[in-house]
Amino acid sequence: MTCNSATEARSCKRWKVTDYDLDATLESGQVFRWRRHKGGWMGVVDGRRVYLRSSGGRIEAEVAASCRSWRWLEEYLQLNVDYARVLRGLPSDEPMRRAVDCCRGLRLLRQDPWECLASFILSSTKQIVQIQQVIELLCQRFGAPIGVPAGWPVSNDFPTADRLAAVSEAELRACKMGFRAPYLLEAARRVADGRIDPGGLSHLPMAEAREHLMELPGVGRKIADCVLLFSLGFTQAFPVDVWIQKALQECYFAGDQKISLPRMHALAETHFGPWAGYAQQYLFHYFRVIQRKP
DNA sequence: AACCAGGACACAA
DNA sequence: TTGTGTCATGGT
Repeated sequence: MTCNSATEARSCKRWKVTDYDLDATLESGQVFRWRRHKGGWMGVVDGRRVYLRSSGGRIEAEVAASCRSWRWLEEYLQLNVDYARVLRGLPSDEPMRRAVDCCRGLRLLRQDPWECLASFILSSTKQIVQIQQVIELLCQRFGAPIGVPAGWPVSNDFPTADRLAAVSEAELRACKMGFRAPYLLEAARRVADGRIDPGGLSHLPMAEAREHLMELPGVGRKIADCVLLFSLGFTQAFPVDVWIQKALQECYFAGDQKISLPRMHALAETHFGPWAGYAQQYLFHYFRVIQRKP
């Protein structure tokens, strides 16, 4: 009975890359929908099913669609960034050196603003695995099905704001998101009726874009900074979560009394500079992989 | 079995 | 300005 939208169209593309650690990038807690699949990764980008594999200085993509331009994926993967320049722009203190040394090739993606905003609204005081589960449920129940070739794992697109705006809070809570449900619902409604346009914030000054994001209930400084960094292109945004608090306290204020959030944000500006967001991601991933069981 | 997780918010002192 | 309780859920 299903008139499934399976397609036989496929396209492949290959890029040469240097210092691009796809595993670290997709596992570093900036995105939540990629799954390991046959030696690579399966995900959804711009409404298309995408398979990625990386080895020996190459990234290969296979897409369940026919496409002549690959700009959308190059943009998502940020293949055009001058990575050497990013590394040169980071401070060369000892903790930073260790973090970069540990996670060389870790990159920042450029995600869809609405998906990013919604995802991080759901992220508060949840472990990354739980965030993945909630988002998976959300996509299964409210996302549009995506056409895939036979044999590919099926999936749904991330739900649009319009779709979620028409859903009840109870239905959202059924996706295990708890007290975050009214936050997501209100964000969806405001995006749906145009009171806020997440993507449009990218051409504002960062502080101004942040203020608009923080007008949303459930969006504070940390979540706003995640959206700025992961989807709007503000590389100087510096999300401070519990891990980063520990990292900064240990590495830059060792032995000192508990440092306040404003002081940490001040450090981000004065010490980490225009690529602070990369520094943040390195510290975050470094501390997380270090603290994992031996 | 407690403890805590990529927080935000209202309210206290 | 900084400190506490609350919100929901379940992984480790």
